[in-house]
Amino acid sequence: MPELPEVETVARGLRRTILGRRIISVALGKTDFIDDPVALEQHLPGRQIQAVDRYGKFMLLRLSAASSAGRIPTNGDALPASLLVHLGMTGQIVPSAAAKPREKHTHVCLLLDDGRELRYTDARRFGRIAYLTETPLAQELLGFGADPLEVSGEEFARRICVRRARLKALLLDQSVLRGVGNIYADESLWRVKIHPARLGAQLSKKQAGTLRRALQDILQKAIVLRGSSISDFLDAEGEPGDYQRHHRAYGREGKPCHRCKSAIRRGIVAGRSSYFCPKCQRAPRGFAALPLPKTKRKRRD
DNA sequence: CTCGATCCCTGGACGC
DNA sequence: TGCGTCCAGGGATCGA
Repeated sequence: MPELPEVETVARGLRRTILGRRIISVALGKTDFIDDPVALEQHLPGRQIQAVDRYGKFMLLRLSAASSAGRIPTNGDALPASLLVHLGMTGQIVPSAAAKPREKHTHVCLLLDDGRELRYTDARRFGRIAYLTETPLAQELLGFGADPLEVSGEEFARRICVRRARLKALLLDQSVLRGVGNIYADESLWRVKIHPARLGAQLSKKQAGTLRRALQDILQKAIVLRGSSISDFLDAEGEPGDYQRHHRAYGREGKPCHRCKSAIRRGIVAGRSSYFCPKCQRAPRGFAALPLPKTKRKRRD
C-alpha cells in the first residue's frame, strides 16, 4: 500500500541513513520489474547518493557522476543520474548489514561504501526500478499531475470539477494528482461526506476546496504517523507506520461509522474496492454497494 | 473522454 | 490438515 505518506516516510528514512554513501557494486535477483537491469549493473557503481526525493509514489535516488579510482568514464557515467524506485504494493527498501542474510524476495542489493547493503525486496514485484539520466527522467515525470500537498485550490478545482469521471477514479489518477492511492482517497472522501462514485463535475467549487483541505490534512497527519501499515508496509528502518489506527473508512466494512454508527460499506468504484458510509456519503443514483459479508470477524477496531 | 476487462504477481484468507 | 480458489491492488494496455 505505499502511497504518498508511506513513500515520504521511506524517503525520509533513507535520507537519514544512506545520504552521501557511494555505491560499490550491484547484485540483482529477479529483474522483470526493472526497466533495464543491465543499466543498473553498468552505471550505478562509483556513484554517490546525493539526495533522496519523492515524486508522487516514486522515490528518486539522485546520483552523482561516477568516480571510481582514476578511471575516466566514457559511457555517460560522467553525468549525474537518478534511480527511480516505485514500491508497488509490497516493495521495501532497507539498508542492512551486508553480512545479514537476505530476506526472501530480495531482488536488488546495492553494496555501499560503508559496508552496508541497500536492499530492495518485493514479493509481488508490482514495483518498478529504473536507472534514468536527466532527459529520460524529465520525460518520465512529465505525465504526472499536481502534488496533493502543494496544489492550490484553483488548480485542484481545475483538475477535478471539469471532469466527468468519478471522484474516486480522479483521486487515484496519477496524472491528476500524484501520490494518492486507495486508502487516502477513501479517507478524504469520508471526511468530507462525499461518495466516491460521484462525478468530478458534480463537485461545487466549495466542495472541491473542502475536499482538497481534507486530503492535505489527512496526508500530513499520516506522514507524521509514518504512514499506514495494512499488511506489510515497513519504512526504511523496518518499522511499521501508525496511521491505520486513524482510518475511518478504508478496510472498515461492516464496522460503525465514527460519525453516525451506520455500518461502513464497500463497493467497487473505478475498479477498486471503495469504503464509505452509506448514510454520510450519499450515493449517486444507480450505485449499488456490495452486500455485507455474513461471517467475518477478524480485525479489531 | 471514460469505461470495464485483463494482465502482471504472491501470500493470505476462505471454502470444502 | 490440505488443497484449490479467490482476492488484494498500482499501473499499463486495449477495446468499447
